Amino acid sequence: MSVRVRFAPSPTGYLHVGATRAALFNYLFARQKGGKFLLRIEDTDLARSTEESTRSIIDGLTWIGLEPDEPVVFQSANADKHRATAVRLLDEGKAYRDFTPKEEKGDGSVKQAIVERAREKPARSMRDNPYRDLSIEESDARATAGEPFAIRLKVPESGKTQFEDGVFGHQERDYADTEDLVLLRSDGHPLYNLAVVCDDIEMRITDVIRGQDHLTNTHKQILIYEALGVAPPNFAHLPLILAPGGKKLSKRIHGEIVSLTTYRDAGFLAAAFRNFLALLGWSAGEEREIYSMDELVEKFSLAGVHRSSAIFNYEPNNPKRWTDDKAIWMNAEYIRTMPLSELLPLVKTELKSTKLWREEYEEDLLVGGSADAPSIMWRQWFERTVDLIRHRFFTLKDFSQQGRAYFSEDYDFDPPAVDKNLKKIPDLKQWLPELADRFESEFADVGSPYNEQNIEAVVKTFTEEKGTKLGVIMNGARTLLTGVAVGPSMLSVFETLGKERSIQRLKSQIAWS
RNA sequence: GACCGGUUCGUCUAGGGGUCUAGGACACCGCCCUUUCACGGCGGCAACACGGGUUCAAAUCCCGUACCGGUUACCA
Repeated sequence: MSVRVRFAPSPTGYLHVGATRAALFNYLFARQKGGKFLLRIEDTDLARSTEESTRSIIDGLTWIGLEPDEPVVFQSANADKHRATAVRLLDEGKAYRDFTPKEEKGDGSVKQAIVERAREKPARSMRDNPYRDLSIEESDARATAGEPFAIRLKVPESGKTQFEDGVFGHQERDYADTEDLVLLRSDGHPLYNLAVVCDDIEMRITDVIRGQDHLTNTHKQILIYEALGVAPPNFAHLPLILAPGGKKLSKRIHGEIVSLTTYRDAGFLAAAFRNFLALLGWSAGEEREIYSMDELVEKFSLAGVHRSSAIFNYEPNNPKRWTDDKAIWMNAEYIRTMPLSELLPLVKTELKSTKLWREEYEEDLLVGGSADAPSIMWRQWFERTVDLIRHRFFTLKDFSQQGRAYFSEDYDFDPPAVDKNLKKIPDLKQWLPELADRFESEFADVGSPYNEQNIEAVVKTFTEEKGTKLGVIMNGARTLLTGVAVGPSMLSVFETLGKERSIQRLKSQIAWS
């Protein structure tokens, strides 16, 4: 039987990074086994499900490269089948009608009420429901009379559910620890565990890989499989991802740091974030960090998945560490080492979205046009510039922020950089425009091309004349020309910016104002 | 409370009885390179939760304790 797995999120918010990792592991498992990866939207809780969430989930999966192999299944579309299944179990005596009136609770107190009930002493038996053994005649009569009821699974008195978990190993749970779970609400609405089992059967799912928070649900679902007389699929549970405090990383408490779209919007590369996520709670057992999607598919195994939860480390109020250090490093590593040809389109998208993109960057048009300009095509210039500046960047956003001065005349100056490299040395206010004049005279004819070697000679001479250090001039120039204190070799910057732009910016007094 | 699970450097992790004076990565610190730098190179700091066993030998196996997490809904 060929492998079929599914990712089954509920559309009650954006795509969670933990859920994304579960989707990734399902995908890797399926690909490795030559199986299918499916997506099912669990929208049975109509009140909380939104179309916007569904779209956001699908967008997120698409971005990170986990597209399903078959059309998306919406659980709500199968509600009639779920109901029919519940009724069938009722008819077969494997479920019963519970006429206990539904308790109405405010949303906030639900969790608390559960805990309070659970603490009752002595503990209530899971089988003490008075309707569990109601005669069929009376049950039918009350139902016919219009009395509302929920349908509960009639969990056997003694025995235990057990299964071999792909990650956690052998698992068992005594029936006594599992309540007669509700299959169908009194309003006729099918509940999660029933819906999941029905759909997994219908979709012919062979392996269920999901979060550890479903471990107890698995025992309940096995009970449903048994009642239905269907062999359950294989199960594997993934450890949860925790926040720095040690609590489950949740949308409600931790905010947008858990949303996949946050990373896309912050300039993360899908490949890098995927790589990072794969290594959170899984290891191939080798000393290596960088894996392409193909390599992940090849190396993945459930045996390599941890049994302990990993902490997703970040500092909410520290801009430098707004998300996990390793994720940021991974992204930077991809940016500076990936093939330039793969990076260029991503930079193009970033520049387009910030109105910095120029069509010339893809054209074989001469830069400049005057005789003294270096003969270089725009396309070449763009590629070289990206290649030059990528090495100190962390995200794609840096191309439009730190690197803005390379693509626009309208860029900001980093105040600390201005203070340190310009204002601290007042002479620079005269020196830099003088250097511009020097550039104009030294590079006036074709005999002395404006290139790194010649620029270095001119700047050195100039520095000696002024009796200052090379670093003073270079750092000042860098701040004035790029707005920031860090970047590639200043000689490269001069050359990349070109003679005209360099001169113009050296003369500018704007940074001092 | 009950049931289930977990516990190796700050974080992600390697490790299935001897090759562990515990390896790698991120972060941090230092040095080098350099005109600067968040690139690069070299180096450093830093961990087997605790207590009992078993064994010639335990981070690795067993038991207990502590701590942490998950679940315990007519939510998913």
